[in-house]
Amino acid sequence: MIQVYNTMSRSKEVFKPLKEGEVSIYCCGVTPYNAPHIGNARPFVTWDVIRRFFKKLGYKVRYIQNFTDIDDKIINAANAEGVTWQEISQRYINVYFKSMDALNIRRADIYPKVSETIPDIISMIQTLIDKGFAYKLESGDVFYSVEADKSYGKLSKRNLEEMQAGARVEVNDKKRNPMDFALWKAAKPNEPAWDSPFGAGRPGWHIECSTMSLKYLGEKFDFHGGGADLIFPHHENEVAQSQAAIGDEHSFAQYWIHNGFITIDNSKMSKSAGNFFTVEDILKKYPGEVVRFFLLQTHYRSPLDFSEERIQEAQVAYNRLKNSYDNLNDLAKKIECGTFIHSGDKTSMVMVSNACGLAELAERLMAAFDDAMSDDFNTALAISYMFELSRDVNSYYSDYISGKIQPRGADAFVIMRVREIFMMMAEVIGIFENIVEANASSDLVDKLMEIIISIRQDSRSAKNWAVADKIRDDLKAAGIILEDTPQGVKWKQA
RNA sequence: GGCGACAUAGCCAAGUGGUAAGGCGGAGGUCUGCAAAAUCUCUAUCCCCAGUCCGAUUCUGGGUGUCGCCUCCA
Repeated sequence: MIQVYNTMSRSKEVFKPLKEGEVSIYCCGVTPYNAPHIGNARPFVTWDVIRRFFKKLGYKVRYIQNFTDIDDKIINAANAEGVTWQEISQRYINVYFKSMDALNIRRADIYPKVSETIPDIISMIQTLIDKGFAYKLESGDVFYSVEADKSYGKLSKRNLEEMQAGARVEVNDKKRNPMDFALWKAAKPNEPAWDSPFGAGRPGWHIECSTMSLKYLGEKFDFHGGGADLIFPHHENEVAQSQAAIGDEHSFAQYWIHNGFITIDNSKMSKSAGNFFTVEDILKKYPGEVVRFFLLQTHYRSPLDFSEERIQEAQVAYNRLKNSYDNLNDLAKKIECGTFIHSGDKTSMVMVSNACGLAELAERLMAAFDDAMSDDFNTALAISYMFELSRDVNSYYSDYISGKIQPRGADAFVIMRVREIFMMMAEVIGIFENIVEANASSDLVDKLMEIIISIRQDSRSAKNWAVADKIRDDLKAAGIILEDTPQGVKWKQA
């Protein structure tokens, strides 16, 4: 049973897919007018994990994420640079993909763009006009009428009177109600525009997501989400216009999932406030997987304060898990080499029982991991189980390396299973996927390292510590870490 | 002004009506030529007040504090 916190009901609900064994998701993407910051990345990492988890459970997942590639900010950026809006949007879509790929975010099934969905948008606006939910002004602008919609405000839990008390609304005395929002913006001189029955212009901000989600997922789909700041007005307006157009208050998204903000010094990171770090910049100092891991150590709905210190902590914690990953791989490799085949004696009988304990623990933690993920995608709890498994894996490895354990053939089977479980957890969290590439070393490097280590070993044998330590220190400066273990010298990249 | 969220150890962060996961940091031990890595042990009574209950950190009310939305925003 999977429970999810639904913003619509403000409570956890049991998830029932519309179609057995299938999940449909629409996540609001970005407006590509500049580089995404770490706060922008949070919903995408969140949804990526949710998708991975559903996939692990055997669901067929359909995931749509849009690009709002025509918008005021894009036009402004284009004008400022003297280039076309297409050039701006394409440039930042590229940056978006580069950043998100580095965070191990799997690609969506479809990335619809507003500019490629104009006819559908026009058709939806026409429907809203026909049904009396929208009206056109002489200027050519088309607005959605919030007063025509009795249920307006149900997602953000506000009513029109309360919001008007705030009085921070754009002044436009032509609108019937100050809260009415634009579906179609009449073209201004030198702006990109499309022809429509309402005149030349372009879509307003919210209509595009309604149109694209309905187009690619149908009138009902399971999940819709994004950052909490989208609840109002963006998602509120989406539900309003979508259900009005369809004429069914149960249509559109069934579960609304919103992630909390990333903050800096406890205040919201935002482009307009200028207090942000782009993913690009963070990636210059930290591996994408560490950044991702940092985000997932906190539950998606909780606020998360970003700082250099926090990321460094995440790096250290990540390395611990990474070590277990390496240890398991090392053990698995040795199993293949047949090192584990021993005949039984008193000592190894005890060891076999130790390994069985490890296997039992792993199975238990795998179940706990799934339970944590099933409870509103609690990655923080799920990751804690990885650490518990990690501790016992390292403990076993340590005993093996020091010779305390003389494993028998049966242990090989156990280790394979433990490794499999650890990898399944890692796959849901989305870590240890870029490792192979990052640490791939050529035969040449391996040979060189062998020679260097051999020279250092000679120095050590001769108790020439000065030379031995210099080699180790110099390698460390070059980003290579040497570890002297009872089983020989191990090296790895920092 | 309206609406909402949160308040857990030095720091970060889960969670439960029956005396609190995990991570970072710190202290001590094992291993090591030294280191690194690893491992073991230790490191909280959950903002304040009142109430419900056999029992509350977990429920209710009040207070204080922090943050967010109401304007573009993930």
